[in-house]
Amino acid sequence: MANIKDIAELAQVSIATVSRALSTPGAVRPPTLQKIEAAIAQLNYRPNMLAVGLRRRRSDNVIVAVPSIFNPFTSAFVQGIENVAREAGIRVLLGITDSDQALLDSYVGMIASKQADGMILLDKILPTAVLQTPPENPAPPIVLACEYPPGLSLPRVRIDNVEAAAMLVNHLVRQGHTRIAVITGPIDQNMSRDRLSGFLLGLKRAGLASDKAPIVHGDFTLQSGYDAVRQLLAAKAGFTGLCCANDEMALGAMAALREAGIAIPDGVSVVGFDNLRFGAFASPPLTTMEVPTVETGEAAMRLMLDMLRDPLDANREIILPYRLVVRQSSGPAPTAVKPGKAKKPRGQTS
Amino acid sequence: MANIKDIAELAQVSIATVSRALSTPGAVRPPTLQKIEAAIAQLNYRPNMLAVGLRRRRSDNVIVAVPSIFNPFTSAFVQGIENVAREAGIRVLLGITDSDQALLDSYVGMIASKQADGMILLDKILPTAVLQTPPENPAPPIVLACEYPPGLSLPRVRIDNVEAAAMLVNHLVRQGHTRIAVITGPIDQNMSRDRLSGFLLGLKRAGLASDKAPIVHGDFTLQSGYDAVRQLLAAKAGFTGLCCANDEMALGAMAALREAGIAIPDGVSVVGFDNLRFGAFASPPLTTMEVPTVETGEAAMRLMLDMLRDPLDANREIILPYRLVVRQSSGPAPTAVKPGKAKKPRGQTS
DNA sequence: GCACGGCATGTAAAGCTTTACATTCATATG
DNA sequence: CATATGAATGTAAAGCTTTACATGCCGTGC
Repeated sequence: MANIKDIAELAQVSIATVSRALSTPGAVRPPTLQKIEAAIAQLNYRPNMLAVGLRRRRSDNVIVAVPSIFNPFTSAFVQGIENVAREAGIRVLLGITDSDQALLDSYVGMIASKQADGMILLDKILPTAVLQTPPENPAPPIVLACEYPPGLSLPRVRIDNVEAAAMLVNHLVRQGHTRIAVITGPIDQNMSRDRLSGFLLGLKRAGLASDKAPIVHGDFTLQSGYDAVRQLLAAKAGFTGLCCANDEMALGAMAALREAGIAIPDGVSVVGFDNLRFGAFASPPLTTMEVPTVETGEAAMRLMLDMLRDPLDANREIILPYRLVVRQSSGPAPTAVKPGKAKKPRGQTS
Repeated sequence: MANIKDIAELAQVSIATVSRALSTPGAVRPPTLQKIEAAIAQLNYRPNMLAVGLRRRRSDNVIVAVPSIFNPFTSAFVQGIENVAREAGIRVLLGITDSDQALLDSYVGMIASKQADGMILLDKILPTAVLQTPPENPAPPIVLACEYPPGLSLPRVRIDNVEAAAMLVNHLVRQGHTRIAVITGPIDQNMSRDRLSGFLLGLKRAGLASDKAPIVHGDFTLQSGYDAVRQLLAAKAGFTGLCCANDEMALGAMAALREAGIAIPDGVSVVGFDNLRFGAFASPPLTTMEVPTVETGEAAMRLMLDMLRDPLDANREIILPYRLVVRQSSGPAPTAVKPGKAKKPRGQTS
């Protein structure tokens, strides 16, 4: 494989001139430039980026840590990150963590070993290096785009999950629902906790006893949404509205409701969160809260670029807007004509 | 940031010994080793992987090219690739191509510029470098795990899509279906063409006129499955079985059937391909062909490791098994009591 | 005609590691 | 006891590029 020396010899210039021709073409005379370009084309030369990085002290790689590649929610963040990275000439390394501390730490180690310049974290766990860094130290080049534990000074991009969740409850309340059940995400995640808080806040604002609302804990998977509904039905929880902390669980929940013979939305109205693309094609199409996932990724990458340019300047927080998407999975609460619970149609006695 | 020289000074040995302590600890005496380890711990030293790679002439990165990060099908391949890569100490760089030739070529360029040792291709398009390489030249370190154009000597991992698709048709035929419609994937992809061939082969084997089967071309998205069914219904195609080239289109198709008031499977039986996780929670749960996506990724990564070890040895093809998963979206064809088309229940006149 | 400034180019060091080869030292062997 | 052998360690080159500094050249202004 040709190197810069070969080019220099072929073009009969010094390696410094070749290097300049590549990085600052304006600094070399046109005839010289042409000779060099011809030599590069002839030998099919590509600079060795390891040597470039070694010398320049950076890799132009940014590592993105995701818990799982199967999560369409985090995938959308990655797409946004890619969009901006591509423009900036930065490469994205995807690190799958399985939410394993050691694995995440090993990816963070890639920053120290110069394989990456920084990390965008889409995981609920935090690197040991962050947890142990005393607050006064310069923060490692990490941007949070999904989880955002309080009390940490790392730059972050997020939406107001609390208000967004409250808005979903409000949507149901305005349709006359008073018995509203909730399926949460894993409560060890800040995002899940915020969405739960928001659901409860919405209930409280509507004057509904939020401490009596039936709450089941899920883990964001289809299966857990399904299981949660089975649990609610078994407990005869009696509800006409169901708030799910993400769309995937909402789809699982709908499958369970269907199986139990409960009509959607006539028996139970279901709302989700995230506006997953499968939701629009569900039966019936799912009412949900659209969160700007791609835009969040883009903002996170821009924040990263700022941070790499000036580590002190970029200590910021960006909050993006959300949007309610109403589809057919939510509708008016069953009328008072049948004062029973939603499950009445199949004869369940609350 | 500490470098190997700092460690050598602190431990009072030469840098060569430090290097050996890291790469071949057995070659250095225990007391020396301890001194070095203490120094490394004290200075929190991490070898600069750019320098290591520069010297060793490899990066220990493998780039995986995917058309889109939103495709759960390719995501599963990536998971498999990751599994094996992690064990082997290889890092996976995910390159999103949008099936854009220039973008793909730029990722391939990373091999020449030493940022990656090889590529696993999950895309339908091929790098210019591959297309232009004369067959007698040594193949670039690329493994195909999704597309497999004939006449190319690159190592590849695949399933027999033709036979798998034929098996799906056979499943419907054995339930008495004789009017079977097909929704294909994008026909510029080999995989789509193979699945279509397989569907037609299945029809032919059953003695059904495969040239008269209603065929609509989709593009693997939910929306295109939905649109395809609308098209079939508008054309009064009259069918009781529907073979979709992937699950995502099958889910879209089911949404359209539902909207048209056609029962599944009583009116139309639907089968998909890939065993996407959402299929199991669809309404009704989707019959599908399970393809070993994760295992394919794992095999592809192993092939890559072989290839990097010995480029001449690994010119192989691996074919993995598939499995029919029967769920409730497929059932017996409507009986002869109502000799009309599946759409009769809603009064459509074929 | 000379000095100076500025541009284009060259020289060489630096960035950090691995590794072939050299050296040292101790042990085993005759 | 002298020498061969082997293990442990050191020396220095190589891997490829960028860049501070040096050099050479030309044109300009006096």
